[in-house]
Amino acid sequence: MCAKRAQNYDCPVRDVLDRVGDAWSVLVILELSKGNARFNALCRVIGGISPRMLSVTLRHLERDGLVVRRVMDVKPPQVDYGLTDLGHSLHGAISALSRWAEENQPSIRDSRSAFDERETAAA
Amino acid sequence: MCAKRAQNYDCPVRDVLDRVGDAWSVLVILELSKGNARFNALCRVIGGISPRMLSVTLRHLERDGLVVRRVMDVKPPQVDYGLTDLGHSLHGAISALSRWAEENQPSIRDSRSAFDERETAAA
DNA sequence: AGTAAGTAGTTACCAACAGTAACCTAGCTT
DNA sequence: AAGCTAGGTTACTGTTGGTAACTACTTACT
Repeated sequence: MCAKRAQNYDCPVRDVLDRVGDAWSVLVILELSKGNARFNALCRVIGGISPRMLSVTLRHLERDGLVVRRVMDVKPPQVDYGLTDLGHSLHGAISALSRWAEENQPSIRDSRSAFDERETAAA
Repeated sequence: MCAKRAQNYDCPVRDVLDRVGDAWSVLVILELSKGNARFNALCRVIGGISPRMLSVTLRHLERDGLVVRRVMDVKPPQVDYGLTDLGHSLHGAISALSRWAEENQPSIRDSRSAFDERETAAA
């Protein structure tokens, strides 16, 4: 989050958008909504995320109270991540948006290619 | 949008999140949902946005078919921006998320300060 | 006539952060 | 003792989000 945004408003929507706007956060939430998982399991199932980004993303989500991190007291210590109630309720809101996205993706795609053609034609 | 995201998936959610995740886009959509407006009017009413950012944001939204740009044929040429039907329907989805944000902001705030205290205590 | 202010942006530039690659400690396995 | 897994951290880089300053044209004021 840039300094400007931080100082400007205490708009609640921004707080949420800062999380939701991050694609990794969304993918992690979607993945965890299916059930708890461990670090490397998430790393494998979410294509293309690096350990660092997963680490950073999880810590953000944990800070916002959307995800809980539980260190299991087993011999090679395992770490289990899961959604909180808040996380689950956000998942509901996200999936509504995600439905909108799926329904309207064709329109957006069409607009984009039409727009890009006009641009390249003009140039 | 980074190269990685672009190449990774054609996930429809990402298309939408790239727009929705941008706070300026959301503010512009919220503003235009109240009615059409012109460039400098938007610039004034949206606190802290620079002409460049407004220009960039509007062009993105136009490209995605969420906003229409109409050049009025009057003496000092004016440009009028407004939401398309698609834009209005996205506004619906956004305001659902925005309601969630408002309802749950206290929880998020609490989590954050609790988390930050734990961190600073640990350090 | 000159100048200030409004129209709708564009250009040049910079700093921050998203992201990658490489490394680390520890325990179990072969 | 080499090599696997676990769960990360550190050091570095490149893109991009963002600001400040400028353009070009009109109208209004004095």
